[in-house]
Amino acid sequence: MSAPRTARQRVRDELTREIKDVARRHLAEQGSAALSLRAVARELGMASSAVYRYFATRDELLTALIVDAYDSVGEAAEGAEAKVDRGDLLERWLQTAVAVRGWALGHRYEYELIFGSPVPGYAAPQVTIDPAARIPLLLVGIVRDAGGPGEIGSVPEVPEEVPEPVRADLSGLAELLELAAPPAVVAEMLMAWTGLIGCISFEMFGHLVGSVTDYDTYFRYQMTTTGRRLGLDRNQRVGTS
Amino acid sequence: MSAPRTARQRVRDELTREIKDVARRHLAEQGSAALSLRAVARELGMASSAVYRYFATRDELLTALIVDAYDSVGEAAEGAEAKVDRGDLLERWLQTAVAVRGWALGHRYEYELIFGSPVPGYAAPQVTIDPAARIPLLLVGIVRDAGGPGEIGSVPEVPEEVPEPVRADLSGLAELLELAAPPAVVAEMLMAWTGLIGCISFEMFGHLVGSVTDYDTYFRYQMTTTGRRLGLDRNQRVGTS
DNA sequence: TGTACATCAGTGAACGCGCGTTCACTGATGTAC
DNA sequence: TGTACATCAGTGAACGCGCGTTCACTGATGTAC
Repeated sequence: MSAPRTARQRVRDELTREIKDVARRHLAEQGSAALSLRAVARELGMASSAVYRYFATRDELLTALIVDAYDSVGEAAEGAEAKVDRGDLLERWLQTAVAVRGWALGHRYEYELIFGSPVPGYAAPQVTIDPAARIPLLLVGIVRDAGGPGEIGSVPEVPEEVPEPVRADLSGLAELLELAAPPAVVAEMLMAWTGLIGCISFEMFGHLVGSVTDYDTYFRYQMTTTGRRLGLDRNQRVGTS
Repeated sequence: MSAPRTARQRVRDELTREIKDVARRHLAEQGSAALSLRAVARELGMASSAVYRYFATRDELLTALIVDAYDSVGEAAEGAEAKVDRGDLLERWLQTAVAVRGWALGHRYEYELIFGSPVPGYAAPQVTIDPAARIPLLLVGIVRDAGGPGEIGSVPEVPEEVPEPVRADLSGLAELLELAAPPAVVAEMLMAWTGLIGCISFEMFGHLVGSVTDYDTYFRYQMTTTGRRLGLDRNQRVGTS
């Protein structure tokens, strides 16, 4: 039950990884629709039926790739965010965003796999939930560091009440995340996360063609504005609560 | 060259429409990947080769559906926006947003077709550009009505300079749209448009599962906040510039 | 109004392709005594 | 250390499927005189 026991097991793990690697490359070249078990098997020089010893079905292989993609982008973002001075909240957010975009540009079809339209006939299973949360959790961490309980309460421009059902959702979410932030701030956080992916998708899917030419600068500008809106430029962490 | 001349031509137009209708239904049921010329022909009781008299290729049929989808959502949004009192800018924006979301929920795969990941191996041709602009242009119109030249210049919270290359892009865009708004406002507009689609996509693609339960109220709240940010609650149109 | 020819819609068979998945099998690796 | 049996990886053929696109053709609709 501990580390790779038998030699057989080690070979198995390795081949599993090799299959995923080849599949990922095929995905990267032609998109998820074109991903075929047979093609992967062919490239590995094995019978197509042999792949079934490793993945019971095409969907299972897809799921593995999805999980890996989430982990891959999560790791990239975490790595970039960790390099920034803890006290510089705005920069932590900005570097997170930039890392996600960089990853997306370099992994077009993997990005589509997780943030594009869902693969038809495919239902994302439970296993994908945790890895999918890594980036949002990064943002949560930054907002959490923005202040002890109450401190961030004086949020910028939220001129109106949050309507009741949403208030409930967002308070629940804050509680779950152990975040001492009022609903309006949680809403801003969700919108920041939405805007981050929205910006990247708009760029990658061609919805900004004709409007923007310097995507790099444009993205940084929008994300900086977004971070400011969350109050990340004003609040520095001040000791322990 | 004027209206449907010969009887033959009229029949042709009708069948073209029928093919698109059936194709759209297939699309609506199973997504674009599953859309097949043969299946469409089968349902219409004609030989699969006959469809080629109407669309030279599968991609051409897809393009027609994309154009129709853009027009469909554009029309829905324009209709909703037009019903609102011209002076109530925030409500005009909100109703636009709500209409787009309503359309998306009712036309899942058509929405994916235009705002999800691009169909692999398919390059959107020129014809799709104009219909794609209808909704953004609606937003432009609202912002334009927000004030004469300079009036909207005192934009809310934009604490920093817009960096140069982006400034150029956005000024150019403003000029093109005959919009007397500073770059920062144009940027906010783009972000509002991005956030609108981002919100809807997040909901439809399942990225908010576990965080939000009352999507309807959540969406209205976020879009209201977005509209406020653009200053749509403060500025009412005041006569002619 | 009537005939001769051109245009076009629709047919049906065929080409060539690749896919996911199953199944009975061989042969190698691991395990228990 | 050596043998007997169980487990598992991988094979190759097959099932059954549907797809986009082409091509030579028939027959109906339109046009020009």
